[in-house]
Amino acid sequence: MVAVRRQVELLEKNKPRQERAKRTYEAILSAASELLVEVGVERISTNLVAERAGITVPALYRYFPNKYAVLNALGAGLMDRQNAVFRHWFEKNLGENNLGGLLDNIEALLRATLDVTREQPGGLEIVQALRAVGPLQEVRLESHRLVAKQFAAIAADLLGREVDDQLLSQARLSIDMGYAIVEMALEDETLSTDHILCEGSLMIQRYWAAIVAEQLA
Amino acid sequence: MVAVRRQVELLEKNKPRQERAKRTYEAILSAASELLVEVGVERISTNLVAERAGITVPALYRYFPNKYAVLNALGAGLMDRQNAVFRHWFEKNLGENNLGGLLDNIEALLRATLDVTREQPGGLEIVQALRAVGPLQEVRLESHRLVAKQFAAIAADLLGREVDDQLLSQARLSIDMGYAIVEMALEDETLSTDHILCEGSLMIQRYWAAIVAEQLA
DNA sequence: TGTACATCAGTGAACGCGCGTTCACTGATGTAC
DNA sequence: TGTACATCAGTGAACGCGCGTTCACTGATGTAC
Repeated sequence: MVAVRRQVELLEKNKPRQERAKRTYEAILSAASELLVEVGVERISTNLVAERAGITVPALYRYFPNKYAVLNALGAGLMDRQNAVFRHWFEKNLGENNLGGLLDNIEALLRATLDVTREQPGGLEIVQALRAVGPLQEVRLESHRLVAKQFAAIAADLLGREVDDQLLSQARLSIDMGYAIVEMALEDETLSTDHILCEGSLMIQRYWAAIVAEQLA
Repeated sequence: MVAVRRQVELLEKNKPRQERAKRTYEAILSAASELLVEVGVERISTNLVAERAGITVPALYRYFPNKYAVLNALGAGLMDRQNAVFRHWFEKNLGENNLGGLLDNIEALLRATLDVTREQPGGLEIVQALRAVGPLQEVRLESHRLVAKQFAAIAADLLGREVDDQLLSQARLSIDMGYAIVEMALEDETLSTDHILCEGSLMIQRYWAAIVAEQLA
């Protein structure tokens, strides 16, 4: 009873080489992100995107085989930027020889992740599309797995132990909860972003405080 | 720059009255949940649903004004069942005069929520559709707000304080993290469900342990 | 510096198809007497 | 218990439209000499 989703080509076709082409390419991505906000994943189409980008449909097909490839490019870009936020945060807050520097600054990480998602037009809608659209799900999962692996490696190092399944689960859970907190803040406009980020980071912090305490005992 | 999504009618039209009609109605929901898994939200259509349900399209239109209403019915049903899991868990684990009974059994709650979501065909896909499809987003948010409110009221009572914004945020965060943990376990098949639920419940538990400790101090 | 030419970029027109939606209709069910 | 009738449930056929996709083509850009 495994879901058999139609295999979909996600890779781009021709890369834009000339200046004009690069502008067209960017116009496509930009139009797609606007339309994701305006009409939603379930209504977006290559026709709509091309029209909004100010080009004809065959021009879009020059670069992308279908709409999933467009969403894939949009999603991969956002995931890359979120991953970069993580890397930057690691480098900035590591330094000392314990996890404290990281754990004390989780709120800053969540804030930076939220900011980078907000900066990208349709950022939240892109993440939601990555979740909901079958052929794109691996994009987000791969990104989370990667970041979790990095975090687990650093945690293992600082705790003086090996990376095992448990530590990996704990790291992955923390990463996913971090993203869930950010998405929650973006999804529900009735919530105070500051409160959610503050309390959310506390939750992750306390979780790791106990893990550290156990390790030292 | 607020997203202006087209207003969509989500309410059902005629309620089924006769036996035959009830079977048709159920067949529509059942077909929709199957197709949600097979083709995804972005491909599902009233034509497809009617065909799968073994009826003609106008028969579907007798009960639902459009596909969003079908998804809405599916989503509302699942949210109701998830809410019921919560209520049942509250009643079962309350009893004593402190939060301990609840906090010690978070894993059971997560497990029950996961089970009820798995039981519903296309359960995960429904939740993801509720997230990604604009006109349906309030369905999920309302459900989370409701459960958070109930939890906050009970927590306030047991902590001997009033329900304020902070407690509401904390409750809501916990509820959303609970669902996020369940979704995470369902989304990534490479993860061990048991580990994720166990560690996830620990995270929420430790978070509340500190809140309780602060209150007592 | 000029120009001929190769490659890159984008267009216009066309296609068949599935979509959402509506209509006047037939058939099934339940009930009043 | 039988039947006439009102209401409920579902059908067949049709519509205009936007979708994805492809084609042979024109126009723009860059570069070799």
